[in-house]
Amino acid sequence: MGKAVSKKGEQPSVDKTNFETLNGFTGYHLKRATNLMMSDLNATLKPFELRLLSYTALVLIVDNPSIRMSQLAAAMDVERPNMVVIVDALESRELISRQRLETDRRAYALNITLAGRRLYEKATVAVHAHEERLTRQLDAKTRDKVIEAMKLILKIGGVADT
Amino acid sequence: MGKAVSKKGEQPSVDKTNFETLNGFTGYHLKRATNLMMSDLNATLKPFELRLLSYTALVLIVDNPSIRMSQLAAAMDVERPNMVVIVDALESRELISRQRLETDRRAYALNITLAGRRLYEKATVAVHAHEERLTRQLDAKTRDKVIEAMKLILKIGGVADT
DNA sequence: GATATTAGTTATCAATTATAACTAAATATC
DNA sequence: GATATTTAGTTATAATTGATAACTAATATC
Repeated sequence: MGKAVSKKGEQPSVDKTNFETLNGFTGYHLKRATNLMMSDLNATLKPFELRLLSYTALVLIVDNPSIRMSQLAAAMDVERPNMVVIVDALESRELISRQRLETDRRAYALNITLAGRRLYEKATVAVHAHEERLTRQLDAKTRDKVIEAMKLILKIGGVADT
Repeated sequence: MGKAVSKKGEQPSVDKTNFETLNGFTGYHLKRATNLMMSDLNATLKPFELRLLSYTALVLIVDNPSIRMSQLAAAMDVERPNMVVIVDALESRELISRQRLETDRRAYALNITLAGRRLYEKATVAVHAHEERLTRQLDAKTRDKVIEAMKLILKIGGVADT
């Protein structure tokens, strides 16, 4: 009970802010931790001149050789026009290649280049270090429980599993 | 091992996208679940004409009577100029009041109005329902574990507890 | 073979967040 | 106690991010 209130019972809270209601929300904690992790991730990727989205695109292209742009956009939940910008930037750095599909000449097959793979590998080492650094305090079982909880939330929200 | 690849060993992945690398990252799962929760939260708040930030401001003003704008901005991790816009909107709807502090005539004390409190209460019922809906599958112990894990991540990242 | 749909693109717009510069009041310095 | 510095709030604006509309070319549908 009783947060420390001043004599009159209702005075300016110039000192410590009371977060009790927000602290009761799971979403509040999730958002704060996620913000921190995303900010740290972007800092981690900066030396490679990658951002969250460009790195994610690289990863998906490595894991899915010859993926199409539209499939990539869907996988990343990014609008197609915005995907173009990301892919353009990666291609102009010669980290990925675009080749017309012979089976569907509207579409491009995206593939990682040698330089792209090298950058991907270096960046991924850094990302694993970033993950390790920020989740070091969680034992493997807890970490797995957290991931399972996130998957449950997604399932309830009707978002397909990946 | 071996993801299902087609005969030639390296063909378009037009079918199911392979997320195996991303699935190995805790941050990936956190971000996806958080995105879902924030999107659902905004939908939840829409009928009250509130957004994440304006609702959060209401909550903090209720929990911290006579809080100052700058303290609120710091608590919400929002730049002061952007805080002005949020506070202006709440004040113009007469959900909160601004009164000059007699002890520091540069600053305003923000307080909830009667109408503001009524809206806060209705919105908070809806937010609790939203939280319950999305975290229903998590038993209380798991939910608490998740929150503790988020707090640990924040602590490692050097973010102060709330 | 006309019609509709899909992949990718371009241009543009809306929303969100950040920065710079200012006023007025308070505090610190000498 | 005058001067300089800092702080609270504001205004205007810029940078970033994400979304929409309209288009071309190729494919799929009827």
